[in-house]
Amino acid sequence: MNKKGKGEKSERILDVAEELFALHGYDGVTMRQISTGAQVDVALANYHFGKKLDVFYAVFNRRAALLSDTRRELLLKSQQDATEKPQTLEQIIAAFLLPLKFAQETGDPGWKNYMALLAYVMTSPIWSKKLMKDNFDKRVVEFIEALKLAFPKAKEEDIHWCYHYVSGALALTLAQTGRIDRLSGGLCLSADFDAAYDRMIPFVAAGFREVCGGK
Amino acid sequence: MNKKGKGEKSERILDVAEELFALHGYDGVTMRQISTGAQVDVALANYHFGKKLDVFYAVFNRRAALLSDTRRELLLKSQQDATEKPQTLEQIIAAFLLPLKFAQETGDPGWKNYMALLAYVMTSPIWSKKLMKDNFDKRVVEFIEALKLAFPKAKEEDIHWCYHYVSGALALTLAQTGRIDRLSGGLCLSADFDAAYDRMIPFVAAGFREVCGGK
DNA sequence: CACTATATTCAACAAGTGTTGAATTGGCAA
DNA sequence: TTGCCAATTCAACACTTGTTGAATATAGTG
Repeated sequence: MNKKGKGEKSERILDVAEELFALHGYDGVTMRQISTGAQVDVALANYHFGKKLDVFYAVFNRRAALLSDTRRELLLKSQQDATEKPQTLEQIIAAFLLPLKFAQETGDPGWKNYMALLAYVMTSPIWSKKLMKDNFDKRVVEFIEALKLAFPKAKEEDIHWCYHYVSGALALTLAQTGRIDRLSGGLCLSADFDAAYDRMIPFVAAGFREVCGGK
Repeated sequence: MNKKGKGEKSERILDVAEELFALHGYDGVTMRQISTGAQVDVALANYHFGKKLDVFYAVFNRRAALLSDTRRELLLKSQQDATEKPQTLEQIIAAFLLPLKFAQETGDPGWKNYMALLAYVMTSPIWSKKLMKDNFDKRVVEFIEALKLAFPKAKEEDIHWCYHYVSGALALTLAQTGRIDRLSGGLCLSADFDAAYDRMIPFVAAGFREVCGGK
């Protein structure tokens, strides 16, 4: 038996819920769709997690800490390895973005769904307020502090807005809407996270330097 | 009587639906919430627009063309006014972003809701496919063509990815999640579109030049 | 074996869902 | 007035929703 007393059906429920919530949003998914997809009775999700809202929270929380912690590790590591006094801007941005790329490379298809779910939460006025604060904000302020050190002369508002643009570019990438596939005629693929992140880092780094001060 | 045979109650339905859909998404809104908000019988929305899905489409289409057309106007105007052969990168980006700023400045509170709805559609894998193609894609390819002229040596994929980042930064701004308000401690405001666009243009312009080739 | 706790299913409820056909209103033309 | 058509409401339908208490299965322990 599992250590936490929850079997494999319990995780199948979360996996299916993750996929469905990412695709249709919270209200677009029914408990019966989840239980059918997990080949499980409709009452089982309630037994394990509580109400529908708790299922949603369980799905979101399952991978949130892992993602946020990896960000912290990379940020601290780059601070230690840095030869220069403050770490470079590219290092900060990479520490922020690469954990998502790494998660994708694990091969676990659940991460792909979770990223779309994360984009859904990030761009929703309601869920953003409820979920981002507890799971991500504490680590995000560490990044903003690092950015302040990298741009000591910059106005604080400029740094916040620039971070906001990075967050937006990231969110749309995570959403995997397939729009870039259509607009580019198949030249670019939403699923190609390597291509997305490799260009995103120099793109936003240049934007930061332009807005937040020279050098 | 109205020219199209639809009275003011008809528009009140669209206004309320616009606000609710922007906040809760398609499945998070019921016909009764809409009709109650519009102080109208629940059957009236069906009479005017058809099914619930048609109400959603009516809301989205109402302002889509106006927005897309203004983009085209600004782009053509900047092409004519340009002294240099190809217009500057900043002019292209401004033509893409400013129509949203202008719409905001009309004072019509409906635009604020519509922008959040637009962000919801842009970041949704499902709605993006169904709605963006018919309403925006034709004009977007014109912008990408203009960008190709501005960066004749750039690889086509780079241009598409950079446009993708702009689109993401814009989407998160339109969403008005209030997250930047919280992270900045009230220093930046989601509702302050002036602040958002004034910095977004130099930010993404610098990113384009970095990724898509010098100069 | 029996006992127990957990995991899972069964069956059903009350409330809410989108949708529709019939009935009612209101204004305008003949 | 009468007739007519669009706008609006009324009332109800069949169906789906989340949730729950009881019943059953399962597995580990003594």
